[in-house]
Amino acid sequence: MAETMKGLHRTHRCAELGTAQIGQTVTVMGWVQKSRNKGGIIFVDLRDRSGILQLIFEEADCGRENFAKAEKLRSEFVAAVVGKVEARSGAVNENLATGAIEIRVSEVRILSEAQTPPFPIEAGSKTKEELRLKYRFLDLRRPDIQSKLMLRSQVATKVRGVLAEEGFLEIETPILIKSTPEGARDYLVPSRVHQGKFYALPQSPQLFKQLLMCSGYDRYFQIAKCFRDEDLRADRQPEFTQIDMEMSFVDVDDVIAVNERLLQKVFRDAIGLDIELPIPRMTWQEAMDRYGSDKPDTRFGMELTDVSEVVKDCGFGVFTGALEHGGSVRGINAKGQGQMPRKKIDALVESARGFGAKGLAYAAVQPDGSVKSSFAKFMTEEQMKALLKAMDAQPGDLLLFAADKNKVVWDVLGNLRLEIARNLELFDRNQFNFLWVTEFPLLEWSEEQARFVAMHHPFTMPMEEDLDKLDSDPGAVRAKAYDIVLNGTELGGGSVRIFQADIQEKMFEVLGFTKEQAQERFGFLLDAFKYGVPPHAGLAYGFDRLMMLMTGADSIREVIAFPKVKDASDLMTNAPDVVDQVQLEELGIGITEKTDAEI
RNA sequence: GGCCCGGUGGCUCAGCUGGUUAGAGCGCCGCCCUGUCACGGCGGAGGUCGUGGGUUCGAACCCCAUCCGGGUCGCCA
Repeated sequence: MAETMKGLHRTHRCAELGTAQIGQTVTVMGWVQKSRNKGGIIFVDLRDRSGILQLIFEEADCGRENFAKAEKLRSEFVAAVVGKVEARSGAVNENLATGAIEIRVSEVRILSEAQTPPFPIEAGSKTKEELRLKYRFLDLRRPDIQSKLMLRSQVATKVRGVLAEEGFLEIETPILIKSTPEGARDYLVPSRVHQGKFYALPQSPQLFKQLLMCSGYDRYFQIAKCFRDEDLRADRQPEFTQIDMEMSFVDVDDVIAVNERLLQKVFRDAIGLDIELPIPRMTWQEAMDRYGSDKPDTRFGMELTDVSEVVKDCGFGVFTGALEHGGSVRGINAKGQGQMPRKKIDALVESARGFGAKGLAYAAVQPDGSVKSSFAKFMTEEQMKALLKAMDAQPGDLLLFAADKNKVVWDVLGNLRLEIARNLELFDRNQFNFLWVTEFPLLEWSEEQARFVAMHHPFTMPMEEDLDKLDSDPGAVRAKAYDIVLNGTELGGGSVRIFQADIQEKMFEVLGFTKEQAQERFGFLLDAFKYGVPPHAGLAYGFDRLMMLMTGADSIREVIAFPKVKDASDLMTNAPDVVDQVQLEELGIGITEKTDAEI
């Protein structure tokens, strides 16, 4: 029978007690982690979010009734105890923060009994994620998850503090908004009042924060929920949180400066990491050329080398063919991997195919200097020698080459570089390498849509020196866009926005929008721009990713209290789910059952 | 949507080339134990091997389909 806590007030959390409180009578409440019944003496580990505290029950201290209750305590029972803090007369437990003390209990109340949980409630549990997520309310009791969510709260608080000091205002923007189908798929919400019409959930507060700049709020931030109806990944959830900001009367360097101060203070406060400022910067072009990625992990080398010039006259058709079609030939040097077994090399070739390569050429330099290579027979000895020299190859090295369009070559080698580094553990998990990647291309050609699409979004400002290329060579225009990258993960990104009506019009034109389409979708923003708009720029962080990196988690699900699984459903609540016919009728929505043939 | 990995008592796993009654550790239940803290001792319960079909004298194991979870490519302005 559950008892009440009437008359009791918790005085401390479990792990808030220490030798300083010895002699005090305290009241603690929490969950039973474990009970060790020795017969005439019972030890109980009591747990709350602060940690674990040992309780000691002896009939001489608490009386028969309380002792009988103590015998009944099982894992995850919720109990309240009153007792005196004592130094342990037995051995000190070095593994426990409260290991030097214990509570000699004088009164215990069982506030709630508990079934045996389906998996152990303990740090470092190896339980399958499927089960953990079904019982997420139990999983969230585990100390490792609790410490991550507590750190997350601490970081959010720190961010608010720092940005407030920097003159930012926290302003909320709506969740029910107009759908703007440029970019990711929107989650749609039907309107009851306007049947047949839909709200969208925001993919980001982008347009609203720009409007706030138009309205004079100068510096805005928000810790904002965002929604994207796309497939999930370890670092992607359908709903996620951004630390979103926008500033007026600033350019690239101003945004970067504020954010470097923010990152420095937050990382110092949260995990005691000192970020050396300024954070290094790299242009997008350099990042692609050196790392094959716009979010390079700079904790290790194995950089790409462009060998197009070296192989342009060789007899290997794959290389020369790629060059003839305007592509390039590049390679990476996996130092000391020349003896990699054929099976592993084949696995790399297979990975390369997965990243879009038609194949992968390799050359393994043997310890004696001879070369085992998939393409040696197409080359003269001199050509091979020149290639090895260009790659700075030493005996024992493994060279991997991709030949294709630049985009494919970068993609393949950039990803192989990461794969090899992961396999060989070439980087230190405790190292934090921050990097600004700047001067992104403004536009990207979409084969699918046969038009240019915005790489960032349609409101991104082109670099002034490239403005004249908007007509002549749109693909070569660089943008005032920047990403903050940490250890190969895009932590956040932003841009200087267009604030001139004529450039914005030109941008829509290049993107293939008619005036009418632009007005229909973004009219409210274009209208706002007619009434006095300040130059403005902003940035948004993926808060979940930030916390994933800070806590060393493998997935953002570990830093989100109630995450969704791969198919975007929630194993605990079973959302999404069917709804009553009545609800559908109110919304004017009919569901068409697909026939088997259609599926 | 494609590809890859996984699903065996409550949990984590083992289970060989298809061959008696599917095992282990932890947990759970009962009894004992006054200094335990990975407590200990004795005893016990607990399994449609994800699901359906097939091959076979015989399937946890092989084949087909399917469900669930994870990773990844596509996708993610």
